[in-house]
Amino acid sequence: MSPAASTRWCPTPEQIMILEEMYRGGIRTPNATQIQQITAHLSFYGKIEGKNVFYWFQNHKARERQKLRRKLCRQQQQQLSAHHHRFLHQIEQSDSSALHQPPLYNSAQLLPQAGGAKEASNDVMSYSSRKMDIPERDEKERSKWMYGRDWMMMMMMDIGPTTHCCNRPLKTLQLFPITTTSLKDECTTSNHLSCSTSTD
Amino acid sequence: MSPAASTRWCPTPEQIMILEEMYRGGIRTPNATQIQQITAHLSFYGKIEGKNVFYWFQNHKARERQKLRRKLCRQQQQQLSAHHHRFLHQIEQSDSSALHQPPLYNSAQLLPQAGGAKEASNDVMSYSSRKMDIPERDEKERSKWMYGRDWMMMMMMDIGPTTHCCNRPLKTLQLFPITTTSLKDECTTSNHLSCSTSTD
DNA sequence: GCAAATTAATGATTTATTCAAG
DNA sequence: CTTGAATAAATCATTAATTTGC
Repeated sequence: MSPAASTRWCPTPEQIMILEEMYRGGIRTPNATQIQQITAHLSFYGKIEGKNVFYWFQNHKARERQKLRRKLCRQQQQQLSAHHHRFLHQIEQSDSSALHQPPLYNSAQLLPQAGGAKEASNDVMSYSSRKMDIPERDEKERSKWMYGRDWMMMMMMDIGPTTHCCNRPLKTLQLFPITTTSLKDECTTSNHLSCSTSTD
Repeated sequence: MSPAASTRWCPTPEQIMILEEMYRGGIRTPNATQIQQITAHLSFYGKIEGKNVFYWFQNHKARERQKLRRKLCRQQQQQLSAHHHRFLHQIEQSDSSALHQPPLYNSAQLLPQAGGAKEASNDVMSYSSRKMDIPERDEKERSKWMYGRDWMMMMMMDIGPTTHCCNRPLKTLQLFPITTTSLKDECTTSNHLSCSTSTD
């Protein structure tokens, strides 16, 4: 390896902030003169060379573009199945008080029935043997979990791991190719998807 | 025995999209009823349990907040020294042609073949721990670099690695604590900044 | 191209904080 | 002042992406 001499530029926070500000200001590919000036200016905050500035803009531009692409892609995919859209209205009406929390939390109205149910019925234990929810680590672990979140437990017990709509298909539906590749390359949006791996 | 059974929920793309849509729709901490419904709905797209939904909203909320805080913090810190602000006008006048590129890039004026800067990782902010890989690797690499960018090299020679304004402080200014922890607690906004080394 | 090694993202847990009731 | 409910913050742990050497 190389000696202790710094192998590469290590930008200071100030330098990064300034570069970003310029980027937002519209600078994308500064020319030689500009790079000179920027370098001189940034040298006030730490060691830097012109090529660092040059590369920074190259990289930043590329990554911003990438981010944008990803975001647009996600928005595109947001047009989902009718099944989903029908649901959206249902859920947003189910409890309006929880939806429009104006301050950080009102907290009083949350599950008033949970406490009542707990006190009323001791037979909670009866189905605890089915251990539907919790990961099966140990008894120790599970009881610790239940202790803190029994209200959630109760709730979950009622519905169990999925039963409502349609007969659920054992594991994961095969409607879509779920196998990991789908999110891989941003979206596979439409055409190009250039996989130019720098032919050397 | 279920050795291969994954220990944790692995959300499908559709589930994630739906959850995000609900989040944007205003749902933050769904109550028991809502979690039930959401779980039932999402089970259409793959295996899921109520606690997954619960945790997802917890995590997503927290991480969005974190992101926001970080961003605000950055903006705050953008009020930098006068030294910097004076510079801003200077640089923006030096060459207007490069500044006001209306489309994504005109690119004609800057080395169209630039293959040097490859995309490393996706977050420019994290200066402390990530890679912004810049050439410098070997002689071979560097000479390739020079070949394409001799104009820049020339320019660089003139200015060298930092010499211009004021006596620069050897490495990085100690205005901020830069040592890897800097991103830990988001920003260390303005006041405390506990680096008081001298208590004699 | 592939597989080990490294790094980033994020699901799951734990700990600390906040507020209200007693 | 203490306690309990609810949750935000911090942390742990595992999965996925990326890089790297062959």
